[in-house]
Amino acid sequence: MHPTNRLETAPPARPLRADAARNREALLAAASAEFAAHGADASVADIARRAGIGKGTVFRHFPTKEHLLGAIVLDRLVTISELGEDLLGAGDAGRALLEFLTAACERVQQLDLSFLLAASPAVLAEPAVSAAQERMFGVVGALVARAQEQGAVRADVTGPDVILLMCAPSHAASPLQDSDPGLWRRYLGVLFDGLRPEGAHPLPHPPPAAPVP
Amino acid sequence: MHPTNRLETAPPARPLRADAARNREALLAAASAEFAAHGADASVADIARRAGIGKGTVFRHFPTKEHLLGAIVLDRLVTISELGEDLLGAGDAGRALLEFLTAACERVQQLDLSFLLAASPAVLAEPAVSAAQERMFGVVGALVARAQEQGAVRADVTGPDVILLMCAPSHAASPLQDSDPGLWRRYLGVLFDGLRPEGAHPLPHPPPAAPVP
DNA sequence: ACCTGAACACCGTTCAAGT
DNA sequence: ACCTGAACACCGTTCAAGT
Repeated sequence: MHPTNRLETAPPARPLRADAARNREALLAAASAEFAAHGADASVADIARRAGIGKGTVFRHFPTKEHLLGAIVLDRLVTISELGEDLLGAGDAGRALLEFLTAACERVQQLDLSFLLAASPAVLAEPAVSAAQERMFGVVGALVARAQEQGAVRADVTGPDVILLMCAPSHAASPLQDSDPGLWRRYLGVLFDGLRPEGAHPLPHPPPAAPVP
Repeated sequence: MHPTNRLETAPPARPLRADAARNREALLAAASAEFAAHGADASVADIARRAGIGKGTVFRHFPTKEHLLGAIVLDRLVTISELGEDLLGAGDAGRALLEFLTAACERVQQLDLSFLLAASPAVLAEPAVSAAQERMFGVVGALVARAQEQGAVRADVTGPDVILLMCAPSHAASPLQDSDPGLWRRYLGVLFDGLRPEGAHPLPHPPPAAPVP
């Protein structure tokens, strides 16, 4: 194993050498573009070529291709968490939750965020990833609780429920993503109606304790 | 290209030689077991070994690993369609649709059926696959229409909507599939409440013309 | 007609050799 | 310290050689 492998968001023990810092930046930019273009199975060789570095250098910065993808998804997690924290101050908590879920689905369209929930334990164990994860879980839990206090969301769903359901609209619409890029909005509408208190029927199974095992 | 490649459900132009028929049966059984155990990325080598045949023989029966997976998912499609057709005679059409979606999610748990909606055009173009697909689309459309006539489902959703949303509960629950195998039932409950007419809000986007491009 | 396994092109990952 | 590209183990797929 390489001694200097660590995730890009972990605070560097000692600053990187100039060329290494430059390479990492180029690597992240190239990976973001390649993943956006070809999905999660963009090849490491293509990413390295686009970044203008050797394949070996990729694995010096990230232990695994999956970790590299994780580092990029992490960015979106932080962005969404920040938005959610802003929305915690909104007057209409139901509207705030819907706005938050809309923003989250927009990010998912760009780069599948849902993989994080199903990601390998190794990636989830990364301190930076699990910190960003917990931050987001906290935000969602608070948004849901406020919406419930105002009677905008049914009382029998939990924060973990909403986290697991968050990506469902994008996933349902994904087969038609190219021909109808806004379809997920329709299914977010259906989901949100299912989260409302009006017409809610008792759910046949208890909620999970946490959204990740 | 091989001259004799065709999907297992297509009626054979002339009957297979005895050893070929035996091999195909062993291949399908082995593939079903390996896919169930290791998911869609079970290796062709492992499947061939389990079936007791050479790797080359796999590609004599199916042009692609994806087509092999397609042949197995096709089985479940047919099973579900048959169940749906039985349920068309039920008195309570809303209950019938819920029962159908429940059965479909149970099958998805066993082997991801949703991949079919996102499958490669080559697999979808297979006559046997597209026939099974259209059969199922017809069944779902009829179940939805009957439920709407009885006022059990909101009027502004369509058959294609329900087809796209069908796998959402299983997908949402998949990160916890091992620790909480029945969780999808909870999210099917949320989804179905979203499909009900009570408390339905107007949807922000028009429905798709067809569930596959 | 059908089966087989060596061979091919590709993949993520490793590591000895360089600066 | 860091970078590099040849090398490795694996993958799906092909095909010449067999029966």
